[in-house]
Amino acid sequence: MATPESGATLESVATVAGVSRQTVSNVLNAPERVAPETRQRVEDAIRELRYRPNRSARSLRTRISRLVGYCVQPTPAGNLNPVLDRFVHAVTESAAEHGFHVLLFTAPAGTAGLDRYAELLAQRAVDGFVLADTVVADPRPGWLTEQGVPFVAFGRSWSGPDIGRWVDVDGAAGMTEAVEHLHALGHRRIAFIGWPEGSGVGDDRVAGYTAACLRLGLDPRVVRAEGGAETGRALAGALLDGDGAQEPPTALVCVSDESAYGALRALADRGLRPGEDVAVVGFDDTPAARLPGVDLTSLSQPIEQIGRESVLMLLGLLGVVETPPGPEHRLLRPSLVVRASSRPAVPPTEA
Amino acid sequence: MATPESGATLESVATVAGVSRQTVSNVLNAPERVAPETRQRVEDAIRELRYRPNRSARSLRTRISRLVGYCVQPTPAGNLNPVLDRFVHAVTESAAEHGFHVLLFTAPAGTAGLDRYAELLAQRAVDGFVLADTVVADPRPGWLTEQGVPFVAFGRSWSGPDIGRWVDVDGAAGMTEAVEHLHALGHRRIAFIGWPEGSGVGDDRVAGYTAACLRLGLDPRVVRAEGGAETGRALAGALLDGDGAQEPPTALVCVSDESAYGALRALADRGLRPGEDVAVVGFDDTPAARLPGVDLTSLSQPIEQIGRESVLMLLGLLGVVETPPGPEHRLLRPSLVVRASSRPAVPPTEA
DNA sequence: CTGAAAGCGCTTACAG
DNA sequence: CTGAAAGCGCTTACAG
Repeated sequence: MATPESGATLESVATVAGVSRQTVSNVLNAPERVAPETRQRVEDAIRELRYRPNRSARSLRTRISRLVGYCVQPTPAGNLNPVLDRFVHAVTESAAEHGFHVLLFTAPAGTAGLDRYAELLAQRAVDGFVLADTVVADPRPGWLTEQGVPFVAFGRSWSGPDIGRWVDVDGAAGMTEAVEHLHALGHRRIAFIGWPEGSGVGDDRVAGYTAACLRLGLDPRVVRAEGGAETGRALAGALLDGDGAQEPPTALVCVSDESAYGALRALADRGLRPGEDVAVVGFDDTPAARLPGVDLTSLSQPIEQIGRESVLMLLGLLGVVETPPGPEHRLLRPSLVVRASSRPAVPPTEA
Repeated sequence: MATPESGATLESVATVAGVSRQTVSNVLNAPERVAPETRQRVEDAIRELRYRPNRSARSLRTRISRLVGYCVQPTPAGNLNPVLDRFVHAVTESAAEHGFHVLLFTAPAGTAGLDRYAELLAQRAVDGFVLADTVVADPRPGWLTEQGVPFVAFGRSWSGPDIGRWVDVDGAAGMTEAVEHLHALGHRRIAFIGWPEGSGVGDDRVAGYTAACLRLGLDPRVVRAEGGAETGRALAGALLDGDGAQEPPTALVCVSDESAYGALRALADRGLRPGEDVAVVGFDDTPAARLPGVDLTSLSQPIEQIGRESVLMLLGLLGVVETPPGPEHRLLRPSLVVRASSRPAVPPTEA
């Protein structure tokens, strides 16, 4: 029995099957060229020897590595949103369906990191990249396009021209759904706890909130500060305490779960019950949202789908799969996971 | 200017430098064999052409892929402990310091997944593996050892003979530290909320707790049930309500943060204040532990260090780095992160 | 349909 | 110290 290390080659398979190396190669790469009985003999030999083509030899010859580059960023300590674990898994699994694997590397953020991408390309180590952790004014899409390198980004270009292919979450649509959900429960004073202007993601989410409010005839009310749970707590606290001019909101839509956890804390500080006295909705559906005593309603991103679609787009670019005749972008809707923080309905405070 | 795609080769570098291909190769792999001025000329040419050796060609020749295999498991939905994000980053970064990259793949759990490992080996796609998500009776260490494949596991073998190299967290030491911390705060009735017997990790942690109690003259009191926050809530609730025979504990040490979040909820259910009325300690230092209103004391695993040490051990096995003359195992201590859930001290309830 | 030839880009003994 | 030769394992035209 051949062990994985036994090192069957095209040559040894050919000998066993009584054909030439090329015929074995043809069975692998162009089976229709080989007569059925010959093919059968070769396939038997392959099975018997547990033969697998040497990846390096194949890559050297075809100039295709069947490797997709993915840059892992250091997870910030205390990051609540372990989205990339799931994303990377989905990417890896989808890639495997087409004989591709994922090559991980690290790189500094910004322009300084481009060298690492260049090095992998110079080494012909990868055929293309899946980009994550995209930021406003990310230099990578432009640079990769310049170099003619296939890539797909998780996250659209938020500034400048819209370069390259991407898959992203429709944050605006998610926030619209959150507002509609709260409106249906009877809420009429729904405030938004957001980030400062200028973050693409945050601006997108607040836009969805505002649009929904206007469509439903509600007054949008947006407060902003740099993210963080303590910030959310402070912003929510100020809203709940009121400022004399405006009545406090009965529902808080938060740009992230992180802010929402702060908002929940602000409720607790004041003896208010989430869902009963004031509704709270977050974004990301982080793991802590489902904990007993938290039970936060939140928008869940379709991460697995984003991973799959990213790979499909990239393999289309590489000519490995039929490119679907679709657009260069895919915007996927998050889904609202309703938990106790927005139940039961608060009785409408205004007729 | 050479673009990454321009495809400088050993040949083109040799032409520019006016030497033969072999000399260029020597500059790269055995610079001491080349005369200084020749070397300089070659290095200039390399820089000018932005030359990088083709990885496939090099691998084909040397039979070393400079790739480490890592299997990504699907993250269970709602998993609170995004440890692998950090682990993978540390592994990738450490590997890069020695010219290695990480190749990601997926595989079913258990014996069924061994095929994927075998396939990568047959393809000569990787030189070895870093194993994570190790479980009791994991078939991988034994199988890889049989095949003579280099690997290092994050997590020791909990059953059967202790096979291969591993790096792990000293859960027992962590729990001992937790008990000592609580004892120093004045607690004398410290209970442990654990998992059912038979999980290596859980047994290790409870052992550390028990040992510390006995050493400090405290009565160990262990309750167990399948993990989960709701379970922790129920177990903690029963302890806090007392059973007539024993006074309720003043501190709860939990086998995981997940259980601890449930315990915190049990406190809240009874109007008890964490840290003031009853202390709670978890394990994993999950991101939610630092949220306002949670503030859970917990044991933090030195994940980055585990990743680095795993890579170093593996590269030692591969002969890439000097193998430190140490043992085949490394047991690293977690560190206690003290937060409000174990502060301020509860006055000792018994003299 | 099948097989002999060339070559992908590198490294490793081995002569000179 | 430097260079000519062989070969890693594959695929791709191209003859037969």
